[in-house]
Amino acid sequence: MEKALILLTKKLLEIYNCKNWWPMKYKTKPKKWEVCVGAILTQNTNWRNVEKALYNLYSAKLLDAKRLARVNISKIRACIKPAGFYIQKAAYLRNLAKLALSFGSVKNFLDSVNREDLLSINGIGQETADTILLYACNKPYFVIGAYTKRILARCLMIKGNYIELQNIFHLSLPKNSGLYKNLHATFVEHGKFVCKKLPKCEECKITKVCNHFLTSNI
DNA sequence: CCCCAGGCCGCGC
DNA sequence: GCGCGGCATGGG
Repeated sequence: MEKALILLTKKLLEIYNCKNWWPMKYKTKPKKWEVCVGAILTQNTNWRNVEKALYNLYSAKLLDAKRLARVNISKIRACIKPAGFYIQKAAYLRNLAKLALSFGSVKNFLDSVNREDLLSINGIGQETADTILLYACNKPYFVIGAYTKRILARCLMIKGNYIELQNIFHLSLPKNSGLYKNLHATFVEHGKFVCKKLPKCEECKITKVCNHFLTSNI
């Protein structure tokens, strides 16, 4: 089972070029705070809509933990409206900002926050927590998303809960955050453009390692 | 008109 | 522990 995963991994990394995949336009200080905010805004939401919300936050000088923690919540809501679910996400951003400041500074937060801390606040589940740990804190937590689940189920016939799927990656691959970022991004790209809900197998370049293709094409 | 998007929470079972 | 409905905007 791990061998099949490694083959799939190699294929994806060979086909997609996903270095520096997480977009960071505004480069707030400290760096990577923008990633934490984006990780919440993108929950079940198209990245295009997230970009609009990030731009609005930046323009309002709200891409900043202290201000997010103290400004009237209606201002946050107005900025992030394009990203959808804006009432609950505004509260989530507030919770994130307060958590970050509880470390004394955002820099300390990025350096020493752990998974449990992140999961303890309302608005951060396992995927968002791992996204922050991986892309903002640079720690080797592999992110499992809807695309990852779908591709694993189709190609490798593997199903499981979040931790089970994550463990497969953690046990099969070297614990390297660079590799995890790159690989997670390839799953997103492949799931978004090729292995969609209705898969485009005729455009797929990894059919050789895909159980779905090999068994449906008899 | 429909469906979907880089999930999470709160609830019932 | 798992499944479900609600949350909301913008693009195809």
